[in-house]
Amino acid sequence: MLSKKTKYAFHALTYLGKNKDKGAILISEISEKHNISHKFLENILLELKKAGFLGSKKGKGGGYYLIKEPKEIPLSRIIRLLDGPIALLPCVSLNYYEPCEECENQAQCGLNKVMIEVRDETLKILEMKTLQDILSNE
Amino acid sequence: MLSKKTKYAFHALTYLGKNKDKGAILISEISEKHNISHKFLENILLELKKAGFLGSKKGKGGGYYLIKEPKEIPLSRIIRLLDGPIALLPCVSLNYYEPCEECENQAQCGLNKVMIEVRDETLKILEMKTLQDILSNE
DNA sequence: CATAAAACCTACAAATTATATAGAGTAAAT
DNA sequence: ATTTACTCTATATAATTTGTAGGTTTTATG
Repeated sequence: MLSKKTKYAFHALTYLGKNKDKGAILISEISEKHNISHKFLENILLELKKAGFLGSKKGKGGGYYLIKEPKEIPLSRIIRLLDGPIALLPCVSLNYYEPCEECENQAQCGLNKVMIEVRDETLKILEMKTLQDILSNE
Repeated sequence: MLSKKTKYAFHALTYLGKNKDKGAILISEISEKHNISHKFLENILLELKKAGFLGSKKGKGGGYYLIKEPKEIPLSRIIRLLDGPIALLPCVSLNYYEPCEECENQAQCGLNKVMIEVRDETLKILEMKTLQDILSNE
């Protein structure tokens, strides 16, 4: 399951996507529309900004806005940013690899091999689906 | 990511699958081979037994053994049993459905719709891959 | 029948992670 | 100068995961 953080990120991105032409949008506006704690959302939007998805403007009339095309934001990138690995095992993660402690020989671990296949299939979907797909469905 | 519980379950099932002809296998044997806490593994094997995957024998000479064919044990069933939902959102889960608190209208939520597609694709893989696939790779 | 072996069961403890909050700092508009 | 709103770091709280304790039941065997 996605963490709330990631789920909120998707809601926020979707909201910003829908209001692309309205300039900077307040954190408060998003947090109210989606019943998300203002402060919590603040952190999330900041992360999205640092990662290059959002721009922001301080002070009166400020807020956040999308700086990438929705179709250039695959679900996989948002999930990885906020939730970490997409793979089901650390020993199979492309971006967050770690060897399994309890595994003596990863090279001959059948679970490892199967989970690589699962990862590849999962990535196919999550890299193909983008924010644009979410927007098109609303 | 899978919890350790689920990962251990897969290791245990694989071990039991490989030793199908040897009768009942001790918890200790599995926990030692895979560096898993004995007591923790005890709980896991018990769950797998209650769910109908394993049989057991008490007392001296006792232990656990597979009572299902490896090809009849899809990854999805083990993951659901020990980790819960496979879907990325509660509002999209087939087995553990819950509405999203922050969502006013699920019917017109684009995230919901996209996640249904992701779920269906994910399930295709996890229902197709079975314990047999893990065993074949060792 | 006594003993030891090993699964069964319930409850709890410790550790980790996720969620949320606090409060001061910085930039911009008016 | 004042207000507004994002920025940053640190901390608090809650939930979940992981692991442990200790006793009970069943079975094999001498």
